[in-house]
Amino acid sequence: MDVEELLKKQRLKVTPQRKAIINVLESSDGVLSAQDIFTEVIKILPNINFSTIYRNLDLLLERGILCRITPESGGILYELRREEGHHHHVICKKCGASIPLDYCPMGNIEKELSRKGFTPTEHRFEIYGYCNKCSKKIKE
Amino acid sequence: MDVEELLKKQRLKVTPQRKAIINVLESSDGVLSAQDIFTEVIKILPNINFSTIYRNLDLLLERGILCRITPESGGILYELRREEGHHHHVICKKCGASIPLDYCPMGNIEKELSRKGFTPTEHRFEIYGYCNKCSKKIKE
DNA sequence: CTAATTGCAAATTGTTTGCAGTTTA
DNA sequence: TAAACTGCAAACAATTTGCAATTAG
Repeated sequence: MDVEELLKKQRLKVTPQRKAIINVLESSDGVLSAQDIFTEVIKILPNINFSTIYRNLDLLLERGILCRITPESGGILYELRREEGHHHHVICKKCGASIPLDYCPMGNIEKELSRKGFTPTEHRFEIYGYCNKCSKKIKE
Repeated sequence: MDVEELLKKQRLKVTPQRKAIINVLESSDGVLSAQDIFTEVIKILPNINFSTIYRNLDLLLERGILCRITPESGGILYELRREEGHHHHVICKKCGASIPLDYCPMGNIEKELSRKGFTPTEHRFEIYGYCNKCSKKIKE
């Protein structure tokens, strides 16, 4: 992916900080916390401040470049939004790997809801567990 | 519901603070934040401290008396667990009303996951939108 | 050049902890 | 009476803000 192009498309300035944040997210195949991102980015840009991380995460989220996961266990995780359009996530609890899922459960339930007078605007469906690699490790 | 009985069943001491917390959750038909709960409980017990709220929410959660929702928008919401067994939630973004849903999307996806070698342990499915009452108000 | 962006320091928010006194069973 | 529980004050972690200096376009 061309990070510079991605930013220019959104009319965001191409700063080293922004590039680093996106690069870190891109080179990870899963979800990362703000702290995880900071820990990685500071290796590239030793002067970066946490506030820059937060400000950019918010901005990139707004622009739809990232998506955000809030697991039941608490905390907030970020990942690069690789899939276009609507999708859900399967997330490994051990390594954080994130697998996109194109199946969406809403179709099955939408009619019943509207019959009850409920107007759905958003929904979430997330699956947590152990990925192929991590399942194997646990068994060993 | 008999709150005292509920607590005794869990071998928890019946304190006025605990009763108040559960009563507040019971009289609400939806999800509440820790702050919401505090605001209500302090009307009944003017000396209660936030730490008592948090400690009890954690405890009641552990015992399965409450359940917890972490919306995409952030924050943590609590509600009395009225339904037995596994279920999902439909939540009104305006009034916080929570409707239990017995439909579970996992059945449709489980096979595909195990074929990919992914071992699911938990999942979540939540729907947000506007309940019957609030949809009507918005249209008016 | 100028509007956007950053680093820094301080503030804020939400939650947790240690402890001594109180209450429940 | 012993263990569980509470209130208080202080600690803590995560996130946000104001501001002056810097930088990308």
